[in-house]
Amino acid sequence: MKKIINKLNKAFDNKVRLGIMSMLMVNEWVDFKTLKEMLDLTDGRLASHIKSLEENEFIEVRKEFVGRKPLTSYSATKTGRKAFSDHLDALEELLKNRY
Amino acid sequence: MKKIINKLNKAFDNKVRLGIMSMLMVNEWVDFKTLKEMLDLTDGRLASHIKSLEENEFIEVRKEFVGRKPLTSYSATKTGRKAFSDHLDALEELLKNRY
DNA sequence: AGTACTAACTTTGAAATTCAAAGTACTTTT
DNA sequence: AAAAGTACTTTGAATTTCAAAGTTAGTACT
Repeated sequence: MKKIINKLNKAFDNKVRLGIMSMLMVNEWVDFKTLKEMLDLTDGRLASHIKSLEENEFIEVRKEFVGRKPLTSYSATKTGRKAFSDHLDALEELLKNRY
Repeated sequence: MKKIINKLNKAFDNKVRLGIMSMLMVNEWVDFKTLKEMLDLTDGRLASHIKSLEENEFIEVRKEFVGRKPLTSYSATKTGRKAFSDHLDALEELLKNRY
């Protein structure tokens, strides 16, 4: 138990970041607006959590134009996938006695 | 997705509280010292998180003497079990696309 | 040309959370 | 009498989180 709880990653305790990572585990690239709508967030709040995940190098950014509008998309890096996966392993282990 | 993330309970985002609740889902009563050792916490830190769970009425306290020493134990209330279970449901749903 | 709009932020400042460290009260052991 | 155990409470500082407002840069309408 002592070990399990310490394996939980502080980067993922916030539910916004948990939501972002979940989206990015399932979808290779997700754009800003979609994330914002799916997670029901303001621009600022989403941007700040994205920034912290970027600083940890858990996600990467791609900027392009679609038609004439800018489109910013995000993807989980290999590091990010590993870290998130480890976090989920720890969660699972912590809770495996559920039933 | 929008709904799922909002179902996550703020009371359980902290890993200490997650650990406490996990212990109390599996064991009917767990004493202070055991919790402290299992979760590798200082007295103060454990006490403060216990207090917040108590204030939410998610756990209840029992004080007794065993031999001549005081023993304080904790148990998840029905409300607490329900809330935690709902939180886990939300987590599970959020992550079910994992594989 | 001017106004409004969209996308994606950044900044600001305040509130809430978290934590370590120290202090407390009472009891037991040595 | 001194040290240690049990279970806290208090304090204060650091960190985190958030909403709200402001910014930048290009697009579209009028």
